[in-house]
Amino acid sequence: MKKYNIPVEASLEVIGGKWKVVILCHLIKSKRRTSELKRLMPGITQKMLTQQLRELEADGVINRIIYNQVPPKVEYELTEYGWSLKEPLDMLCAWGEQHIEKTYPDKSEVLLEGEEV
Amino acid sequence: MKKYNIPVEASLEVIGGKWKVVILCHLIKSKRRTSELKRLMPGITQKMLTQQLRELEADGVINRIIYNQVPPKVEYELTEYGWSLKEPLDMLCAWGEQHIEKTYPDKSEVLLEGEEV
DNA sequence: CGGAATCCTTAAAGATACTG
DNA sequence: CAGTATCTTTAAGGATTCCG
Repeated sequence: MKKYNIPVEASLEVIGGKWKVVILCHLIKSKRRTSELKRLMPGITQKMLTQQLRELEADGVINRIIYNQVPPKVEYELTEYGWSLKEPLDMLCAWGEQHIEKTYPDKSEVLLEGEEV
Repeated sequence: MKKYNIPVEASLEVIGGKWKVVILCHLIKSKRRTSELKRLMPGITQKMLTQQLRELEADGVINRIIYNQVPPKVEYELTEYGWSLKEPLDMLCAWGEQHIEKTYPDKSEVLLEGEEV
């Protein structure tokens, strides 16, 4: 018998991992292969990436697409069910953008994706 | 210089803790005192509760209201800024409800807040 | 009642090496 | 390129005790 003290716990079981929200946000923008995800998340290790991807797959929110070729090629994409997370995640991303602006009104104190020094 | 590879990382800094989303969802519904939060989250320890509350306070999303009386009374509520998290969190809660229904179509396999055996 | 402080246990995460 | 397997390290979290 599974027990939830509050329904949002069920959401956290799926997207609560340290990197899962980030991975899903990337996959909202585009289907990605493993090496691309690694490049987009410089802080993650190979091991963690694989682990989080497996769990997301097990929860039915992403698909793993294997191309039988050498060298290997694997792509990850949201499942139809995974796309139901788009709205919550988009709102969270938007909040993050606003939070950065609020926390660092001086843009010289923060570095965003793709920016260089 | 703070660095974000993707803006949603800023959101996770604030709500990424293990219990933070749950705490915030409770505070969306109502201002709560410490003992109430502990009752609402049977799995959390005193230490973790205090810790997560302190961090949320430091991030400016909740207020700590101290009543100078014996025995002590402390209440927590969302700050004005904290209320800006309502929309993302509400969507996440709604997703969790749907996810529970999808995962346990047989309602006898799941126990929700307030339900008894 | 709310919380600080302590000690202690593990589970998460990092590093490294190896394989198809 | 993508992934597995180990081993090590670290930090998160739990249990307990004491205090205003």
